Amino acid sequence: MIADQLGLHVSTVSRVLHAKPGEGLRAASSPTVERVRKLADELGYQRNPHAMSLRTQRSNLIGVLVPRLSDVVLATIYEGIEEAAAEQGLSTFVTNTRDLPDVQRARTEMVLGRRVDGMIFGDAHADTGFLDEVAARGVPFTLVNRRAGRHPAVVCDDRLGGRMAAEHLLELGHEEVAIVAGEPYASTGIDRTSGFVERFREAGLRIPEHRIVHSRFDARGGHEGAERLLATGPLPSALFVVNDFGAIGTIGALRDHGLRVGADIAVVGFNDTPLAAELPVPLTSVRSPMHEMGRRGLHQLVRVLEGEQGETELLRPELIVRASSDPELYAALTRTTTDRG
Amino acid sequence: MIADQLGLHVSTVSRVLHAKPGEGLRAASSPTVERVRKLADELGYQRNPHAMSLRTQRSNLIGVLVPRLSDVVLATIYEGIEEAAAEQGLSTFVTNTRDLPDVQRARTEMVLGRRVDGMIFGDAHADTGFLDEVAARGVPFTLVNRRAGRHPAVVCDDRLGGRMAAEHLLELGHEEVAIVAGEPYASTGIDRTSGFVERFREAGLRIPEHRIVHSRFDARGGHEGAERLLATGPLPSALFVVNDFGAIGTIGALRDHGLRVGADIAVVGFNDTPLAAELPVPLTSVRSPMHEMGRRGLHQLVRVLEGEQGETELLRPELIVRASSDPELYAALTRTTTDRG
DNA sequence: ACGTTTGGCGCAAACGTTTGGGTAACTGAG
DNA sequence: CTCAGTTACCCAAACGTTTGCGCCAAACGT
Repeated sequence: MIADQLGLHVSTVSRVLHAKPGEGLRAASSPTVERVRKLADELGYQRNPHAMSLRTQRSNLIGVLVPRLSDVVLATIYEGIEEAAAEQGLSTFVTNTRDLPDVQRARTEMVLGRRVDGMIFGDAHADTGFLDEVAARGVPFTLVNRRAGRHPAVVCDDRLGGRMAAEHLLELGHEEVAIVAGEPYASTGIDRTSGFVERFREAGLRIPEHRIVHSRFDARGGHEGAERLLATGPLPSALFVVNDFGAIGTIGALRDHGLRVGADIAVVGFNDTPLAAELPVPLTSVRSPMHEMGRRGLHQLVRVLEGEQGETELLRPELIVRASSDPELYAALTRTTTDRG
Repeated sequence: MIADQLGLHVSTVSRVLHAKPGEGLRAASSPTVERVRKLADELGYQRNPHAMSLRTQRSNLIGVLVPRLSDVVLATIYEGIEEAAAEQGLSTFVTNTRDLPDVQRARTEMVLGRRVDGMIFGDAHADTGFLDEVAARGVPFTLVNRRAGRHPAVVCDDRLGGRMAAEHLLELGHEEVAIVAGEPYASTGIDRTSGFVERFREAGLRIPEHRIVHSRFDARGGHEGAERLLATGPLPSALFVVNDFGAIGTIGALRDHGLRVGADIAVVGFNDTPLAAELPVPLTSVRSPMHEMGRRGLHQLVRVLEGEQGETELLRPELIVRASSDPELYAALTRTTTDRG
């Protein structure tokens, strides 16, 4: 270390530069402290993180696993994680697992091999086997986006969100509804669906099995899900799709079948992605605080790293009503259109 | 290191486990090699990357800067980077800069402080001052998504892409066109715009200044850009929007003005994001190979790290025609709709 | 004047690798 | 039997920190 150009020992310099205010009081005399600080930033000194990690057995690295970053929901959550991590002086490592168990395992090992201090999983599967193993190995982690078992998680109150969607459609008088429920292993889809179904049941309406289809979370998946729904039985009057991208695909499928969203059939999505508002027929959606979820996830992990017991947090969703489900808004929309055309 | 349970010296073990086939031939006798290998994976031994980085001055880490990961274009490019990096045994660090110069600087320092071996910038600004500085400091890097100055980059042939869009609209007989050109500092927007303008000029048609507006790259930005366009002068018959998200926002604005995309006005986007095909009126878009761009960007960086001279690569775009610009496809679309309604 | 505290710093070990330079033991040729 | 050449290892330094311990001198108390 070049900072013993000052004729000081490296240990002294180390103490001056990095001792926490609480402990390192007897580090050096204030003139020395000044000299060290001065030279340090003249030289643009930055401590070598590898040496530090090696010595302290702490890397200040967090590993993050997500199904895919090209899903704007996960990307936004990750942005929150990264932002909060940077504030704490932590760096994050993120990788895609495409929701494939083998990849999840392999990437987890890889990330652990990098000696991260802790992990955040955004791709938890309802079958908790893998996470249980990881926990058993003593790896500190939290979940975001999806919950699983009793592992600490920060998620949207998806069940409530599902209920909100249901409530909304019930108020509008819909009775024949269907659900594009996402992947069967994701708590998001599961909880949103069950909240929705529950609320309908409370209203005395059963949603039959064949009206609930599973699908991938991307646009293509939503499209295919809707196709399957449209292939069987009479048309529902409303569709609840558990994520916005899926909803967009669904809308594509409806369009292919000559159905006008908002007029012939109501659609409600989930997440309130920025696109929802911009669609030709704006999409009603249950907003989930994605960015905030990421931030809180990171904070929760930090607490776990400090030895506290992680506690699952449920974030409040909010229903944003737009023309895809609301007849009045839809009317307003077509009014301007026909004004002109 | 526990692998001297075998009574071997750590250096021997190190050679056995990590010597490249070329050099480490005289590492150990084959029985010893066996014993070491066996114990290593019984113990699940993983070499400590910090110790290794410290010793070798190489971290096998790559820093990646992007404007924002919640832009699906950048997220997809990053997926390519990450995939290729993993194949090479490299890990990547990604962070958002929101295209703010201050943040770019700060994050670059932070990433460099982590002692990455090289960097990939996905957020280059046309003003190359900052990148020139970084290059002058001897930091190995490449650009993806946007090019800048003479720095090695892997980008879509954006100018060609712009020309393709123009060609398409010219064939359809459009003469009054406008452009939502994205941020003025991004080569993507600049090149796509100039290719488009150039092709029109070749056809003897000038696109006036006020028909070219800049905007943010998100949906909201496209919306605002279109608003400004619609506020001034007579309506163009076609709109070229330099990115799909912007195009979606644009479509939202057109909708607000009572214009039917595909009928009253043609819209062409860029990137062919998965959503383009699923929109109620499917969006004509110039496809850019985003995933591949990420992969090649990483490979290019690897070559630079090996001491080669980086060479800019232009990837070929492809025009995907859909109903938002093609009258026949649009007619087909409404035909199914009216069949039913 | 003489022990005792304490402020200010140096010492050295340790973290887990890599790597250039040994050095014993064995092999085979002369 | 000697000697060069291998083979199969070991040694130790170095990478840049952190941290418990120890030492010296000055300040302090009596």
